[in-house]
Amino acid sequence: MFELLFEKFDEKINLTEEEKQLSRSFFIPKKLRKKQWLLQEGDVCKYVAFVEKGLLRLYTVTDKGTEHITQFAFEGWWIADQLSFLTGEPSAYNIDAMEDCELLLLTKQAEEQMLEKIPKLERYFRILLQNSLIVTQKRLVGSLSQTAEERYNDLIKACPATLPHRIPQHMLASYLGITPETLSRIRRQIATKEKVQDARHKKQDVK
Amino acid sequence: MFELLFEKFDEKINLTEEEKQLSRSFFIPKKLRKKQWLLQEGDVCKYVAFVEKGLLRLYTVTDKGTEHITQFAFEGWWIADQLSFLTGEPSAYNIDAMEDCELLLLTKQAEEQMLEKIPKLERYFRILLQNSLIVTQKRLVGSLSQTAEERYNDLIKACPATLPHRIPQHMLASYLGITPETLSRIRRQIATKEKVQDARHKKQDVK
DNA sequence: CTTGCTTCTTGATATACATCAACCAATTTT
DNA sequence: AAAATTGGTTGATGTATATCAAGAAGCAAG
Repeated sequence: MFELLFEKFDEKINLTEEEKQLSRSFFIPKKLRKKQWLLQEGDVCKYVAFVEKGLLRLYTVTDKGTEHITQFAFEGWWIADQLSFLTGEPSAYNIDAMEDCELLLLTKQAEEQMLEKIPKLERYFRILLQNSLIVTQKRLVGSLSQTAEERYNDLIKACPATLPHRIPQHMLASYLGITPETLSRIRRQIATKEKVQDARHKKQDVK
Repeated sequence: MFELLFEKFDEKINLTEEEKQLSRSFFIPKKLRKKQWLLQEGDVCKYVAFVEKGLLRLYTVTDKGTEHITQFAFEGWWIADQLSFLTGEPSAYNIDAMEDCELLLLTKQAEEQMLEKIPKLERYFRILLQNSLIVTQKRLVGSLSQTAEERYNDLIKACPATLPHRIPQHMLASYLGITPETLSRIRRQIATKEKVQDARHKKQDVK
């Protein structure tokens, strides 16, 4: 159950075998079925979750009922509403499972105790947050300066294999900040462009 | 010169007087005149900067020449292109001074040495990144789900006093991801709305 | 088999915002 | 004092994307 977690630790920091074993005790293993919630809007975010298996999403729902996905979390990623987790205030976000999941949960208290016992982990979490910030800033700039088509292209370029199979298009649209209809039209446009290019290739082959 | 920095440290962690004095040695004091660059696109981001005095902006420039401001940094804030600083790759961002500034710079090496000597600072930087992430995520959700007017209102609500005086409108527009023209129109709309409300109040007063 | 979901597509229309162009007022530069 | 620069406003028009509405294809369930 902890293989992936320790693998991820090893990528960033050097823990002794004892420290790894010690860290186990702070986590709560939890299975989540598809569509079940880890966090619902209005509740306090009690856990940060490490994803051993499965896929989750972090999202808000506007007054009009449209969903906006802030983050996906695949195997090896962490997910939480940092603000609510940090402050103890009710969350404005929801987290639910897009597939059956196996998670390792950490309460605020457990996190603090763990960081006290294993200070090296401060570094691990700092690096993690640094990476999240970099990615989020990039997305922010993208959403302010790029067209929907550019953002879509960047996204599928970044995650070539995983995305299409595991994430339905309307959720991709929600992540990109566009409607499913717009995404559909973008895909059609791209497809027809490619057809034109294919046609050109064939012509050249004939020559 | 280090008063504000130590004040900020004290808000998050408990350093001894010796640790504080030790930390001084890792920083490079630097003054920057208005419009001077701390980082230019294409260069590697060699420093994270703590702002003792003044105001800076982190921004990108698109192919067409339009600027997109990712972050402002007032007194007491930190600023850097995290990605370039972390990886050593050339940066896609620019940082320049909007006012005359007094900064405390930290190179990658100095940062690492400082964190090694004063591990408590890992915690400080972790908390800092956590807060940055929270803010950036909120802005991302906003840019995906809110209208320009809503975002503008939220912004001036959040920073009532400081913003209007120190940040010219076209830079606010750039931060909000809209053109100066659009921001101008939004402001006019809000102003006329308020006039209507004032008129109502007067009517009621008369009654 | 039928009924009902879910996912995706397509068309017609509406709207928020960008773009282009002109202009003004206040500062700064020369 | 004139000229240039900076910051902001306004109008006409264009465009990316949303919204509303309808329907098709695949899959699950009674």
